[in-house]
Amino acid sequence: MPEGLEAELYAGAAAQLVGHQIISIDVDDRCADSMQLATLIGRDIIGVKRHGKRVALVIDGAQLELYFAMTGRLIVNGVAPIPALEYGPSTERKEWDRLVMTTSKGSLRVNDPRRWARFTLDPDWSMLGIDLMADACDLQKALGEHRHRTVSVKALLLDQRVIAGLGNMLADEILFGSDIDPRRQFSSLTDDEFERLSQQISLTVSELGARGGSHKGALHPGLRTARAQCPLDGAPLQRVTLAGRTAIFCSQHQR
DNA sequence: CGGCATGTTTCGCC
DNA sequence: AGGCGAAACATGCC
Repeated sequence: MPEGLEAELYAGAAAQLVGHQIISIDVDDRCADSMQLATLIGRDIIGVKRHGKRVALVIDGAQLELYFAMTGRLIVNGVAPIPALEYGPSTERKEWDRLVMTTSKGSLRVNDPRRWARFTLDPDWSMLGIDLMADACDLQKALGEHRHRTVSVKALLLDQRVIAGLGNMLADEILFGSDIDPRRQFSSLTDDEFERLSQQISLTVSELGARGGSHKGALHPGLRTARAQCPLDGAPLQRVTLAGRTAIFCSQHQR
C-alpha cells in the first residue's frame, strides 16, 4: 500500500465525496462485515481523515476506515489518484473490486487483487503512533521515547505504534539519507545519529511528497530489484531481510 | 517456475 | 512479562 504519502493522496480524492449521501454499498464479505456497512446507507459523508496509512470516511455518526494493505487502489468518480501501484498489477479487473460505494453525486471503489484490503466501521486508531507528517520536533520527541529499544532501526521505523505512515520504501530512504545502516540496533545510535535520523524523517517525507510518492527517492524501485549501485557513491547496494521486509542500503556510506 | 512484492497480525521463543 | 523474529495471509508479476 500505499505508505503515508499515498494514503494522503487517497484521502484527498475521497474528500470529493464530502457532502454526498451514501446510496449503496457493495462489499466483498472477506474484506468487511457487510451487514455492519449496510447501516451506513442513507447517511451523509461529512469528512475524511487520515492518520499514517489509514484513511477513514467520517460519516454522520460513524466512521468507515479504508485500509489498502499493499495493493489496494482507490478510485473516486472513476479516477484513480494513483493509476498503477508499484508492485501492483498492470491491469485492473472488475472482480478485484472489494468495495463499491455509490453516493448521491458520485462513487468510490477500492480495487485490490490481493484481497488484503479491509473496511472497518468505527476503527480504533489508538495504537497508532505520531503521524509521519507531524512537526519535526514532535517526531523527534516521539522517537526519543524508544531510545532504549534494541530492535533494528529499520524495524523501529516500520513500527506503526512509533511513527504511523512510514512504509518499507520511506524507511529505506530515510536511513539512506541519514547514513545509517538499517541493521543497527536503535539503542546503539549516538546522539548525533539519533538527531540526524529524526531530522531526516521530515526531510524525506516532504521531499518525496513533493515529488509524488514513496517510490520517487534515491532508492527507487528500479534499484531495489537488480544488483544496483549506490546513486551517491557507486558502491554496491546491499539487500538484507529485516522485520520480514527487504531492506536496501549502501554498504559504503550507511554505517 | 521460484521467488518476490509500498503490509499487518499472530504465534512462538527467549 | 515484554520484546523480538518469523510465519501466515492471497495473488500477480518477473
